[in-house]
Amino acid sequence: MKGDRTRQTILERAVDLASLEGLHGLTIGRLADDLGMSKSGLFAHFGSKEELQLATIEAAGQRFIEQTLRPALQAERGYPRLVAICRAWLDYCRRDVFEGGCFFAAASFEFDGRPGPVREAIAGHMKNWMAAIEKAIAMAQEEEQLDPDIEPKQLAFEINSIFFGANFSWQLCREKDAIARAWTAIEWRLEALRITPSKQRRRALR
Amino acid sequence: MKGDRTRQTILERAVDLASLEGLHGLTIGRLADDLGMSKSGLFAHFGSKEELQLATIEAAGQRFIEQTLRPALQAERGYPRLVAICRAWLDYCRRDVFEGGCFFAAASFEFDGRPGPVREAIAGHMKNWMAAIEKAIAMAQEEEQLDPDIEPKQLAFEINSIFFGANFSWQLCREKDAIARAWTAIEWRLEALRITPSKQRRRALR
DNA sequence: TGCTAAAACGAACGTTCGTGCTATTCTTCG
DNA sequence: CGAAGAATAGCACGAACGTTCGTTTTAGCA
Repeated sequence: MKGDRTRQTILERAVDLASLEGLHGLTIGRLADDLGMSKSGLFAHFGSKEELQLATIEAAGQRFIEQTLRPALQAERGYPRLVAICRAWLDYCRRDVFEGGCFFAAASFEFDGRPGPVREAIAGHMKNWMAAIEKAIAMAQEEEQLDPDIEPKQLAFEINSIFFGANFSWQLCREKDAIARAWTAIEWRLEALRITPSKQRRRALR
Repeated sequence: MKGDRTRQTILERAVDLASLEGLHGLTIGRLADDLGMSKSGLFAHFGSKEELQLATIEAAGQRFIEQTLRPALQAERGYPRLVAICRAWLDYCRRDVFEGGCFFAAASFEFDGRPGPVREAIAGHMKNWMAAIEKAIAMAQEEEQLDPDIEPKQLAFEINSIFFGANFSWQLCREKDAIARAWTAIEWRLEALRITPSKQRRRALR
């Protein structure tokens, strides 16, 4: 009972700390100090550093889904939902949902060269995220609101790339217009692929 | 004399190790073992870990410029050079010039949340790199080979984003077609902005 | 209220970290 | 060839790392 609450508190802090210092830079002693508890007491909740890392990744995934993906999925399916996902991500970036910038962007680039379960966990979350974007794209195509010739995987790749670029520009370069630039890029791309009712009529007339 | 050679040898290995384990994960003991020399002997070349990190960043910058930027700058100024830079970067990614993927992408995401000279050094290199792309874009506009309405900073942001996306897809997801996807994205974008001789004629006639 | 199990603690383990010293081995050049 | 100086090794340090252990505190229920 009590343990679960503590565990959650630990992970909430762990997620932010890891977004700042990296999952490898995340240290049990530092984390315990931060929370005003003993190293051993904290450690007992996880049993190993790797377990702590994996649990931290899960917690980060939950926060991301709750604060970004789930709200965006409320939008009407098709083009609006695709746009909502993009807007939601950029807003998630701007709001600094994780203290040190996007947790998964940082983790992806940190662990892309280290084999093991941690790497696989991160890759799994990113795969799910990319799949969510692809699905939104495919739905927009089904609804005939988006050019059917564009491969969902290709467009998802491009959108996700812009997200990385935005995080970079925002976090490292501290550029005030990072999010605006990213939105401009995405809007141009999506608008060019969009099938508006008038275009649809024109298509039908051919 | 001898020291300089040794120092160079150390840094060559340090750069690859850091691209795998991160600049923080790069450890003096591990690096010394890898090179078959003593910790203290290696340490004497730098005086502190931070100096080692800064020197490693410089060495990485040199390798990147020599193997990627400089060859691309041989291309004819204007649109061809811009394309050459993009192709060169994607090839640099594919060839795994750094053992663990793009050193600067990894370093950017690792240090975007940690203040200090290391962070500033990385940011400086990235700033130069972005400036190089922007300059190539501006030149292509001067030569009237690229839409003058696009802001160089905006297009450079988009291109650089695709680079991050390519590195992610290549290194973490191990997708065989990562580079092809990135090239597709860049080519579409650039071709759409390109001013071909026939378009130029049409423009002149207006 | 008193008992029991869960939770947290404090101290210590062995290891590795970065960083100093001092000695020894190599380079280099007169 | 031999001396001066640079380069490297050896050893030790304090701190921090992840981890283990036995003890103490706390929470939940009879």
